[in-house]
Amino acid sequence: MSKFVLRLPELLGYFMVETMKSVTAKLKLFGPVLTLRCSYSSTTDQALLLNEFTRLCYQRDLPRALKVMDSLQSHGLWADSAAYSELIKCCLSHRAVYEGNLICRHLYRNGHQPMMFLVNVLINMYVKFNLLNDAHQLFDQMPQRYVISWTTMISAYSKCKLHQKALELLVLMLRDGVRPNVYTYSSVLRACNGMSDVRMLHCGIIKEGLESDVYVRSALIDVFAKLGEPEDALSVFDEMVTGDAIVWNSIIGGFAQNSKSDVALELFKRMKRAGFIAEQATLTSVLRACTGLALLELGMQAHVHIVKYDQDLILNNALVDMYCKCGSLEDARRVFSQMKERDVIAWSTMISGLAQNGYSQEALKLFESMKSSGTKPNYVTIVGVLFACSHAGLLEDGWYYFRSMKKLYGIDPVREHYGCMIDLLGKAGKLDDAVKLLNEMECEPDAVTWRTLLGACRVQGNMVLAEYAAKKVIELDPEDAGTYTVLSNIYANSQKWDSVEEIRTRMRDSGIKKEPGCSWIEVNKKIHAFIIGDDSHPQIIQVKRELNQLIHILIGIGYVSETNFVLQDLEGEQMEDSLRHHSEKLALVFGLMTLPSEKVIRIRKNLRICGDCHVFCKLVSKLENRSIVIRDPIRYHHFQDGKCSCGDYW
DNA sequence: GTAGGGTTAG
Repeated sequence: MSKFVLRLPELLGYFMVETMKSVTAKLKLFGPVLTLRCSYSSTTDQALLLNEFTRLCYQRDLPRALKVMDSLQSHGLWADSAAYSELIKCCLSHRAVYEGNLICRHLYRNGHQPMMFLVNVLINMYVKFNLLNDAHQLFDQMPQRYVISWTTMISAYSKCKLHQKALELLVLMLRDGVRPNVYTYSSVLRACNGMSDVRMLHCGIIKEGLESDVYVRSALIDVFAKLGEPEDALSVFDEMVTGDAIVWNSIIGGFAQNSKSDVALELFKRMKRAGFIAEQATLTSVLRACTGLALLELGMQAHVHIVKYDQDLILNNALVDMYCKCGSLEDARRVFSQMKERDVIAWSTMISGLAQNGYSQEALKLFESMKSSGTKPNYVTIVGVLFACSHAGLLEDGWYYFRSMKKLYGIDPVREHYGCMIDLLGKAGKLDDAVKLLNEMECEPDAVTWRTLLGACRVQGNMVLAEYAAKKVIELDPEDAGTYTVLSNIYANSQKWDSVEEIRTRMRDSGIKKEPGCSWIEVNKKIHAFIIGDDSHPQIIQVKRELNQLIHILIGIGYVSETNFVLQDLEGEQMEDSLRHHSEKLALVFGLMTLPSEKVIRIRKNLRICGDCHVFCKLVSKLENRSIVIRDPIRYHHFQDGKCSCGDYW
């Protein structure tokens, strides 16, 4: 047996040609090793062609390389399936869509059906290129489909959130008599729309004895958490003997997304104690948890660990959001401006963040920069833009963006867009136009839409319309305690005592209790909660004493409790609760008592701030020369020097 | 040999 090695001009690859029975050419192409085989003696022609083929591949000139492959074939040298697979991998790693298509056509030419393994590789390639239609076409053409082909398609649809499609394929797969395996289950679980889907799949998993697979488990944990079943998620998690980092990320992420930020942070501590290092996905969830609880100090602490991933897009987006939601706009702006890459989420986060914090003009300016940068806005971006308009009463701008969104960006208005416009029109005194728009909606208005109109009625003092809107809210969301209170107040104001009694009975009978007002403040990395009617805070007596003294001083400089605005506690704390001890006032006084004087006092609350507390905060900011930020469920109020960033328009 | 789990705006 003689053997010779041809050195390539680039010395990048090598191949050995063994005379006698077989020819093996190993070509080192961008890393992977490519093998071509033939069944009889090599010739000089083959050697030269192989040389040429390597050179072209190295130069990434795949069109010509494929032509050389044809010539090799006519010389009896066939690329095997592994060779094609390697070529496809090269296309994938270089995102070479055009070349990938060429290989596909090369494989299918003359009506030839490539072997199933290769079709699976091709389908996967199209999936990774986000060309799902092409992938599905190849899938449909397959004479037979085994579990990998099905799983590749199901996973593709799951990943791009075409959940219904993924589930439909699973049904077809089962009907075809193909049994799902751990790969199928782990990818289809995230497509579940409700717990009934999950329960069904879970049964299948247990029946097949696949529940110990770590991928299946983390997918289960994730879907349980996302569908609001944290107990189930925890029980699957606790049953695991070996977990790995990803499972921790699943469970922490699950709780962070499920408004259980405190549990998420507890689990994060456990994860660290167990010796796992927090990486991007973990830190992103931790940031989200901090965002949910408005824990600026803790978020800043997380930021220190993030510095090493300083150009991670998702982490930076989460960071911008955290700073915006914690009311620290300077930090948000700084992170945003230092980002080298910004996607639509980055821009939308910053635009909404500015809008929620009362910087509407800056938000609209940023939207212009976004457009110049070439990033295409999506419907979330437009929600942020309209939000900016509605919070600043920018009627003309609002109409312009609302009317042009379809034409300029191809985005159909949905409920959220209509909601912003109804808010904008209503609060600007154009309640008739708001109602007109509500009636023109292409989608059915929901409880949120009607609640928006109700909010506008509060500002305008339109009791008749408020009553109508409140009734609609209760019709659509019978559990909404706040709206019952509003309705009852409306009736009380017009002396309809029978109706007041009726509402109270209805609330009592259906066990609906009003959510008590609660405010949180972070002091020394610890959260302090102040809840109406709950005196469990260890310093509550001292806090109340200080508050009374402060109110006394404020009265001396002209403070009058705003108790006469009948609808003022719309979605806010009840009239019968003492205005004097509203939770944000308690939290504010606690902040004054405990935080150093240069620190901004940041408070998060569960209900909307009432008119009296708003006046109170403005006066305190001037009297004590403090910056105060209050985040309510809808927006933020930055108080400084006796003024609020909302311009008293909220 | 080809397929699978966790992270960001609303």
